Amino acid sequence: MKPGRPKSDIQEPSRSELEILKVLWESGTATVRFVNDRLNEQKAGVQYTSTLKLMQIMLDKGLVTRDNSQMTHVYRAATAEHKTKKALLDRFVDTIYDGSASSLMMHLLGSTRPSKEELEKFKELVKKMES
Amino acid sequence: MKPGRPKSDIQEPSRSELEILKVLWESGTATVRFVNDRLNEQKAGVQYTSTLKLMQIMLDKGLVTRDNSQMTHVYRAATAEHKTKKALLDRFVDTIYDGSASSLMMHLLGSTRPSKEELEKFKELVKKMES
DNA sequence: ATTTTCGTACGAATATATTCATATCTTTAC
DNA sequence: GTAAAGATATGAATATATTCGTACGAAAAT
Repeated sequence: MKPGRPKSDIQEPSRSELEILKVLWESGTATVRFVNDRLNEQKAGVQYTSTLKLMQIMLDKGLVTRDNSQMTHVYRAATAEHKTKKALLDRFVDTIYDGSASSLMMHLLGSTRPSKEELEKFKELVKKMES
Repeated sequence: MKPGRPKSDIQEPSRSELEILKVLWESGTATVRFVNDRLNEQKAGVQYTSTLKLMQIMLDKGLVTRDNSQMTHVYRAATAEHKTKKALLDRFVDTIYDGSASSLMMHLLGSTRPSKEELEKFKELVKKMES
């Protein structure tokens, strides 16, 4: 009875693109310079023009929007963090766990030995879902 | 106090490679012909030599092993399904949820509205984890 | 024995992702 | 105003993933 897969079908960011999106989600808006600095804080050296190029490509793909009213362009993620991550998660569950969320959770619970706090969170969530 | 990331650091299969691994996990062992037939059952047309090439590459990468004592080679996944999927899951959680399994679960529970059966499974799991 | 079928090996074309050097323009510092 | 600094645009090199055609050997069918 399932309809024809309405799933949030978002343009998938590549790995590097995701790293950039993370910076944008955190900052709301950012220039290429800012993003590049952030990336270089965490990881290995990335050339400024590499980041620039990627962000231009992301603009083409519609992953980001930009304000170019000023010479220094200001970028923003086109899709909310929550929505994008949910789409990635859905895809992951489909691909790896044949769409079974409970399979994934069992895998997670069965081997990661969650902390007491995490367990409490889970219990709360389950309770919430029951109502 | 965490040690230097002991995580199961497995050679990551690409998407197409994962499809092949799925067939191998299900069958235990399989010939290229068998895998290719399976792939063609599900998805679009894949040429035999494409599947062959991929499996040869996977052999190089160590993703599969093969018995070539007979003319028709017999392949087998090099790593157990569980182990590989766990590695992929770990990586996913790291990448998308900054390593927080509970974040992922909340995302899952908070938006997928699990079925009654799934809820029961979760409750059982939580109980198990508490003991 | 000759043809057809089935199998492997392998080079190469194509697509996508990444990275960067170069060119050029604008603003800022001197 | 001229040089230095900072910005964007773009072509191109590199890496990886995917796909397939061609060559060729072995086995089966005729």
